[in-house]
Amino acid sequence: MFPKILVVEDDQSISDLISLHLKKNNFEYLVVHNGEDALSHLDTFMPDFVILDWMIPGLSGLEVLRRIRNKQEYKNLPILMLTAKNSEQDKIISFESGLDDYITKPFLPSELIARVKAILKRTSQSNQDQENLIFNEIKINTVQKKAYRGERRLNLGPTEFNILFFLLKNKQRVFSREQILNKIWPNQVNVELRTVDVHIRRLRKELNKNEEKDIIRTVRSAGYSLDFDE
Amino acid sequence: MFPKILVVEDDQSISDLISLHLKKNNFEYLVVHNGEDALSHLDTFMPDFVILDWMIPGLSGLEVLRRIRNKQEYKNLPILMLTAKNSEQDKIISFESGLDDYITKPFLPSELIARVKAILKRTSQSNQDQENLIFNEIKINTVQKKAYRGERRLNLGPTEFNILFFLLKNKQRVFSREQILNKIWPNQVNVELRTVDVHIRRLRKELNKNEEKDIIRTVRSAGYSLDFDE
DNA sequence: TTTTTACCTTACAGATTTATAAAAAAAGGG
DNA sequence: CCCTTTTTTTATAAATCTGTAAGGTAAAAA
Repeated sequence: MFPKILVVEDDQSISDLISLHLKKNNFEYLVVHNGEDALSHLDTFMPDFVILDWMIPGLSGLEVLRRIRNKQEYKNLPILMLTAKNSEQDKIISFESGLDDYITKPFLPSELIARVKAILKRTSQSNQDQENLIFNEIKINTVQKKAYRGERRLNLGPTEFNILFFLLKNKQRVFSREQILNKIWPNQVNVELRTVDVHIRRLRKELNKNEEKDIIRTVRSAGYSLDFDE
Repeated sequence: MFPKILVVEDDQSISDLISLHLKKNNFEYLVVHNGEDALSHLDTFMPDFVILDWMIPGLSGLEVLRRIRNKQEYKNLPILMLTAKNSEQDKIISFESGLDDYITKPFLPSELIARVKAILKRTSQSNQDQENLIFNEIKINTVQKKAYRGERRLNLGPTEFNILFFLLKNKQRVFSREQILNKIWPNQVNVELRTVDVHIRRLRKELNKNEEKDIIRTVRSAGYSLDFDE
């Protein structure tokens, strides 16, 4: 499960350059060419990072930035901005719209990648201990790849483990099948939405083995969430 | 013998907060209010850890950091820095003066403690006696190049010995075939990933000779770990 | 009540991943 | 240089996982 990066860049040659290097560094990515598309793909593509050009047709980069930050669930989504001229830098800094970093064009792809990696590392670190995740009875150790319900070790396949991990990281939040698919499966695999049901079923089976309380909540016409539904 | 922590912080309210939580977590600690005092107490207090504020009167936090690192005997002393603003983060990272971690103010005391513990755990592991490694029934003497399961001497080829050593050093942690290859084999040898399977197989064969419990855990789509898998 | 929609459950075939064995290649020791 | 040990590759078997389809169930809408 490699990080997913949303690239907002209208200039084909630049976006190609970025894609190339993202791919080389094992990132998954989606390129869109304007701000509207960026915003509309947020909920479905579920990026871990956004590379955003300042000068794009339609909504300006800054406007896109603001709108992303306005959504509660993307408050911590790391965003790096591409700016054309040096003179723009000051503006961007002063705006302080929660930009994580910026880089001026022309840039070295290697530097862009380095920054993306640095920011991802930094932010994932600050998102607390990533090694042990605990929510009520559910516990996951990511380096050991073990999951527990209470004392009971859960025997999960890779996909079920990943889904549990994802839901646990975002406990109590509801995700659509599409969002789950996009988070868990590699980019551009074509899998039926209903497949998620099956994996949820398998996950539930193992989670609630001994007539325990079901802690995966189905939200009709919305999706699933990990939740002790009181 | 609880770990000793040197706290370098001029702000009384913050240092009080830190002390409180350190005490609650069974750490021993000494609070000093400037860099000079910190340096002069190093040799006498013999801390296992330093919490260092970036903004302190007199010598800056960074300068203190440098001077600590300049002394051979404190090359591995873990240091965590407190920084005031987000904007300082980049500087700190880029300095790369051997900082182990940093945390921005305001911070949750619980997070500070969590990080201190995490770093201590990490570093104490690496500072351990590297000559004799023991995990449950498995024992390795690296100097003599001998490995045992209980009393039984294990007859291992060089590669199997190295893999066992590596897995033992990082017991319970899952490593991919690629990681194992990169750790065990010299750089840039081109060896099939599947070769690891074969060595794991031989290692297992010798480890579990007498129908003993298999202590190498296969994690599908992830790798292997040395683990008494309960 | 009936109809519609969304979700659950199950079975299965095909795909993927890992285990094992055996042979070929390489490395080391005398 | 020959012999032994070790390493690597390759092939096949075994284990496990995956996605889909089909039928059942539950909830909402008509």
